[in-house]
Amino acid sequence: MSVSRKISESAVRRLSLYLRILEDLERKGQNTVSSEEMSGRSATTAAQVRKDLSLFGSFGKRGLGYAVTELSERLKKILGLDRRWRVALVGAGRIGSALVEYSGFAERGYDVVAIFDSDASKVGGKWGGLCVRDISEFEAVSNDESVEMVILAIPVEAVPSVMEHVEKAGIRGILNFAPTKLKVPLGVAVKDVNMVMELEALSFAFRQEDGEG
Amino acid sequence: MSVSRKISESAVRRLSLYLRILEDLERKGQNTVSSEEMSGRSATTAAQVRKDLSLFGSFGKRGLGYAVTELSERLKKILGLDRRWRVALVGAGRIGSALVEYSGFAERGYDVVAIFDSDASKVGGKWGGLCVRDISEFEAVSNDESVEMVILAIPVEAVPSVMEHVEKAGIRGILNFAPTKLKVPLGVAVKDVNMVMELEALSFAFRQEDGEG
DNA sequence: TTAATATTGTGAAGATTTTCACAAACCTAC
DNA sequence: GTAGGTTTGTGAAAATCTTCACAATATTAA
Repeated sequence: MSVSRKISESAVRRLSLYLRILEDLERKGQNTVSSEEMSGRSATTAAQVRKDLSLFGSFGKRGLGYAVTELSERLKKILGLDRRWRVALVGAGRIGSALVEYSGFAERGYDVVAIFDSDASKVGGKWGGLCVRDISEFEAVSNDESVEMVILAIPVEAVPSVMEHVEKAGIRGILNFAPTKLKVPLGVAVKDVNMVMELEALSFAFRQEDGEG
Repeated sequence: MSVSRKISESAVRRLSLYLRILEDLERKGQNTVSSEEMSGRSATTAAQVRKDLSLFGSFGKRGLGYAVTELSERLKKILGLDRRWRVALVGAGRIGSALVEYSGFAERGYDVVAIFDSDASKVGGKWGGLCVRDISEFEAVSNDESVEMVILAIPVEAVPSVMEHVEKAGIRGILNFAPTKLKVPLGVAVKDVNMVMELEALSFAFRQEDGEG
């Protein structure tokens, strides 16, 4: 039951995907699902699905499959979605705007409870009920608001100074949109979202197919 | 020289990162760099850097390291960044807006040359010099404009109908922001960008540390 | 020219991840 | 309750990815 094993990055990614599939099945009223069907809807094999799930216990019934709702609940718990998380957005620019307005975060239990920027013309502005604060207030505000994670939507130049605040405040999870590798203390988890990198992977794939000029 | 080997997803991702590092060094006027230094600036080992690069040839000089500018040019070519790419945006919503305004794409050679939506209230609007077209025009317009890749920034419900157009137009690269696994014909490359999944990976990491409740 | 030092490129070893394959467990029907 | 059909859970095999370690090659200094 207890999970001391190291779970790979890609396995966690697949768990997220499984959860999405299960929620879809739930909406459609399906009660049980086989690893075979799950694999058809993701991009894996049935064996992979079973291996992934077995990392956390035995959730299925042989001969029958998995109970959709039960498995969905289990995955939510595993992924930390059985509670709400308090998130701060740093960077009140275009990307930040899109993120705050994006309902997907709140649906999954991630509440944006504070917004920061260093641009004086933005500080004080209202963003969907929240007031944009100056980044210098980060430690105080994030403490008051019990912020647990940070979304970094700032330019590369701003990273060092912002990271100082983030570190001092003891934040342990960062979703990083800045196109640079963050240097963080041990125990701080970072996930990078980099759209340009994804496009580069696409054009790389093209090159490979075309027999690269 | 010719690359028939299969290059792993993660290797390509690292190449993108190396390129970013090299460009930074170039700006700073540094002429050569060792695999050791590169590894310090990414999150890998020197051996990994060398292995990755050796997949494409021998770019370095023993005892000296790599010529920054030369390696940078090589990587650009490998990643398909020695030319410009014509990209269409489908979905003129929040995310689409952030993407179009984002200068990073153009800087890297990705030009948004057409924007589509199915919402009549959006069609006809001007977006940074481009006119939002109805999705039904996709095949015609993307043909006229020689669109090569598509950025999908649409809700899950809209995916099937949009994908029909995209397939018929013969598009071979898709950057997908919709939180669902696309079903595409062989030869079409898809990269998923899913911010909720990244946050889930973060809260999963928290759970692991806390000894999961 | 030779010695000392640095750093690549790469087989081989080691580690991790994925796939295979099958016993164990469950359901249904009779 | 037994036979027949499914599907899980999981060791073991296969495949893939990363790290190690060192010969080969280059530079510099004397």
